[in-house]
Amino acid sequence: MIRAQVKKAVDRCFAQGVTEGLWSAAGADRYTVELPKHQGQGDFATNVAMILAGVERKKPREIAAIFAERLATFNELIDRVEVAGPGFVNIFINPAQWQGLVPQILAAGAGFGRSEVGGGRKVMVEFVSANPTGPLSIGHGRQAILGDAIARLLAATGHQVYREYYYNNAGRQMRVLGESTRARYLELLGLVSTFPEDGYQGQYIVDIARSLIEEKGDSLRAHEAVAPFQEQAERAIFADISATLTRMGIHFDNYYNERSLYEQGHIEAVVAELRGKGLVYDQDGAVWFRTTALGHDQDRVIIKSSGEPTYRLPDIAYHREKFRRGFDWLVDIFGSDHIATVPDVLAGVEALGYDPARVTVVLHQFVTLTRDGKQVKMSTRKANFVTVDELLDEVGVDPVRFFFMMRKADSQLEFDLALATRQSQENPVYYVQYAHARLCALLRQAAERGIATDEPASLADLALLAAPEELKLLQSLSTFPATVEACALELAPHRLIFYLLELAGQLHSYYNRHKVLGDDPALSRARLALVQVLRLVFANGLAMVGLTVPERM
RNA sequence: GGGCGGGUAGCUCAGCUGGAUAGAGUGUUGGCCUCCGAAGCCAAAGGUCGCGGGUUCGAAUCCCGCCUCGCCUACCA
Repeated sequence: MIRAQVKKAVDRCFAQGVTEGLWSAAGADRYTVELPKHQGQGDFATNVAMILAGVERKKPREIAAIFAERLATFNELIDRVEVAGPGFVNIFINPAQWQGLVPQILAAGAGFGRSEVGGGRKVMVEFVSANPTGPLSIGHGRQAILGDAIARLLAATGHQVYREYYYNNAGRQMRVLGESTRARYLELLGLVSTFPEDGYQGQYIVDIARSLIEEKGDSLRAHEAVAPFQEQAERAIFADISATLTRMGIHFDNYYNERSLYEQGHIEAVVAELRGKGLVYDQDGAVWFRTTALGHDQDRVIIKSSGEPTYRLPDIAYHREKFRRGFDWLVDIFGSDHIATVPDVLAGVEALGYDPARVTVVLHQFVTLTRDGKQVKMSTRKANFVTVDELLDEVGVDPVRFFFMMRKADSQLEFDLALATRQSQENPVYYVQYAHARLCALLRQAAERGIATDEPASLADLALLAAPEELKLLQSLSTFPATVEACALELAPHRLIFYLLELAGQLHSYYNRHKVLGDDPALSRARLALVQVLRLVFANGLAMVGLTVPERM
């Protein structure tokens, strides 16, 4: 907010110097206005003098002095300016500017932090997309939380967001699922059965088989086809998955079945179209996608000699459908094990005439789960995985969400179950939520003491908010909208988490040092106005990434 | 062999388009509730930012090489 004004002032001084012939326009857009790290370096600093010195071969401190002198004339905005270090121009903002933010933020209310930078662009966020072969695992959990947070951030910044879950309930994996279920079914009936070598060994299969016995008795004992077993398993597992997602507060606009791509002829159409462009050929009984013509190091099979497509073909067709459905931007959240598909899909999309730059793939690394210091290996096939449900049972929804959002997608995420459960009282999520609850308590207290908090902030003498901690808090609040915007456009929810943690730290520190409801009524009133805007930002920030906003804890 | 992502305090991790003296949590040590919520605060301690070069006023950040860990590299998804 204020930073933009400072940037404008610097730009004006820069342009003025250009017209006066002090320097050329070559340095335009290369300098920045940033927040200095250390105290005493002003509220903002610009490196414009150093950039210009490099371009013009002049002394940076001399140029800095010119800027310092001219910026100082913006005396409504700027209190004073200093030249420091190798040529930084440190800018000290007039406190009234910070104090003036309070009514602005209150006026924006729940809308503070939201923006329209998205310009109404239609964005599809595809995430989870787990085939119904078992309960959601920890890795899916990370993806679900990450995708949901990204979708929420995009929605908050003026994008039209559509959430989609892509799945496939056909194919080999599902057949194995059906066979596994049949084996358990026969087993439970005390009959001879052979469990598939690569079958799904989880207890949930036994439960599904048991439900089948309850519904149909042993009527399926001699059933040849695997279909009834597979269907029963799929139904039960999908119900389980969607229950887990609902539990985490995650909802999809659509579940897209891969099969529909075949039924509607999109698979064949893509092959034909690529073939028409000379990008598809037959060899060894298989159909190949000539990705070498698109700069890749080898061609890829898209239809096996068995006649079955490889995963690449439907993936390409699916992305083409997304474009045809009118989305401007496709965001895919994938686990890093799917990285191999990305170049092929992008190549396919491009070959079909769509701009691959409109596809952004967020690859998240795995979650390494530990329990009592020992690593737990996860595999859906084997029985020893830990499900999202189990995690939710142990830790709770908010901490799970928070932990999964705390790391950037690129990083592997270590989740120590024992630690998370044992120390749930010290979870960082509470640190932030406690800040909000504490602010609410202050407002309740104020009401009890008969101090009105619902009157316009303009009635408070905001100039009394002059303590360094108060000005710093206001400064932090002012960056909230830009932070949200950056998190959304970079698809990086973790940065908002760090922002909230930082702000909570500032608040707790302030709270311990300064009394809000003190003996001076005017001061209390001013501080309560600050409390209100802080509460608003915590509430908006927490809600924006799907965390609950507790008024008491 | 090739591609992608990690390697920053004992541990888990931030560090935005290069910026000034390297950050947080946790753990360790020592303080703070007759006072608005102690799920909190304050202080101390803890570092060759994997290694070596290069680019420049300036590098954890950009480039090259190497080491190391994870994922991928399939006519599995």
